[in-house]
Amino acid sequence: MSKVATRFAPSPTGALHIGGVRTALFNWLYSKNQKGTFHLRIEDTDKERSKDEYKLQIIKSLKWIGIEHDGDEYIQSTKINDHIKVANELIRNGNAYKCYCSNEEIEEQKKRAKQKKLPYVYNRKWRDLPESDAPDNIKPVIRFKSKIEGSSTLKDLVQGDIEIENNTIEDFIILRNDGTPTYNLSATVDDHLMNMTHIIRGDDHKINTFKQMQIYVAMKWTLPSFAHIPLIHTIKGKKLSKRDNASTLDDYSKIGIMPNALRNYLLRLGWSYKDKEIFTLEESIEHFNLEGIGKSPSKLDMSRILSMNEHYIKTINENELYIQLVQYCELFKEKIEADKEEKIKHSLIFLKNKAKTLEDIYNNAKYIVLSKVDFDKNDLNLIDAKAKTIISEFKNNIKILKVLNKETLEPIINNLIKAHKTNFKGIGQPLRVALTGSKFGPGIYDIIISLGKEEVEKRLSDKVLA
RNA sequence: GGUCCCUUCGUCUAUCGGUUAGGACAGCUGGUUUUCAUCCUGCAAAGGGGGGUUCGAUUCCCCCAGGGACCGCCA
Repeated sequence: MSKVATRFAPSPTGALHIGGVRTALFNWLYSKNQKGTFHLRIEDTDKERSKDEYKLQIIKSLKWIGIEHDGDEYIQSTKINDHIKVANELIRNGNAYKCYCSNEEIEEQKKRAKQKKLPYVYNRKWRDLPESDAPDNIKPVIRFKSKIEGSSTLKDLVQGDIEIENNTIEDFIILRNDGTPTYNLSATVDDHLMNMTHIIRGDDHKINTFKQMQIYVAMKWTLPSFAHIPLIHTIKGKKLSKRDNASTLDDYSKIGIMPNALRNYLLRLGWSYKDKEIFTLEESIEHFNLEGIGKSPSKLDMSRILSMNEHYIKTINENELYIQLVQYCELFKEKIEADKEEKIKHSLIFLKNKAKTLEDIYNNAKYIVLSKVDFDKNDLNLIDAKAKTIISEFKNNIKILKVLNKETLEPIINNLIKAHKTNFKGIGQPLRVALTGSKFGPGIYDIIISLGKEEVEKRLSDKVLA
């Protein structure tokens, strides 16, 4: 048996969709599991909507999540002549024909079908009409001569055998009247030219597969294996579309979801391996198989994505996490200056305990990242006269400390609690606000220690004087 | 409407005829705790309905219901 080759074939007409990412992931994992190759084909034949920037963005997104294709990307538009050749060959061998129906004629048929509440199927008018009957004012389209009798079976690797009556497949157009090929022709010819052994794609392509299988047969090409994976649905149970929010990769990366977490989530969405939930990239390659793909569509669940991300935040090492944070902040927040690296890296150990996303980490680390703290007016009001006294006393008390750590700070705080007949909150809250500008955030000891003595004194002075 | 697909806790899923139907996320308890969290206990939560086959069905078959996809000279 030949080496497994799979492909992902997006059209560059928009940002990469999370459903597409999962399809790409499954294709990639399957090929890697089988020690085969994975290819990227850009289906850019829709000239109106295809954009180069989208192509670049697709490649970048795939790379972001850990998928890299083998070889160069295959650009469909450069192969149009091959597609046309096949169309002509199909006419020659009697498997396709020119259809001279006018637009009006087709529209009329569609309208009539609609009125009778019947499905529209092209009436195969020109299937057997001689070329001599052709009107000279109409440019023909080329239609594939679909089988009318009997039925066809698709041996789907995920869904099992699917049988369909041949007469439900119409004589679909393979060449438009401007001479350009349509999707079903192009995709089939390309898959053949690229020597694809496994076509793994969304459920929504099932009907196309029946059309494409007929082209393979008509051209006497070897049929690849097909696997149709269930679609991802929105929480409302509908097919996910680009119009839904939180549907593109960017939607996730911008809120600080890490690639590995999303990859892991997507892997487990519609696929399972026993009770295992967490898969490193290597493990996912090792265990991935087509048998583990479920048959029913699955709903996107944000809370799971978040908790997966949280898991990765908590378990990857601080250096790795810091790298991710820096990249994230540079892209979506403030750039982290190099001189902040030490402070932030050391703080990660407590920052990550309260974060589900990189954005959470950023928010909780803002007091370190930004040199100047923004104060909310309501929070500022918390620093009243009494608070100022406390802050000022605290500041005086730490002056004599050589090192700031929990052991040295705790007695000071405890004394203040006693002196002011208050509780920990009574001391901690004003200090927290003065130091970070927020009522919420890391533990007060963590804040003080991470900021360092000099910075603490500076920030406290500002508040007392204010 | 036609064709095809799907159906286990709210969600993702395990089970490949015999289980107290398991896990994870979310939810809710209780505990630890300096805010918010984290962490640790525990609880609750599922086989759409009806027929078969079988000693025994979530598991196999059929019917129904519900949901979904497709039905472009888009890909």
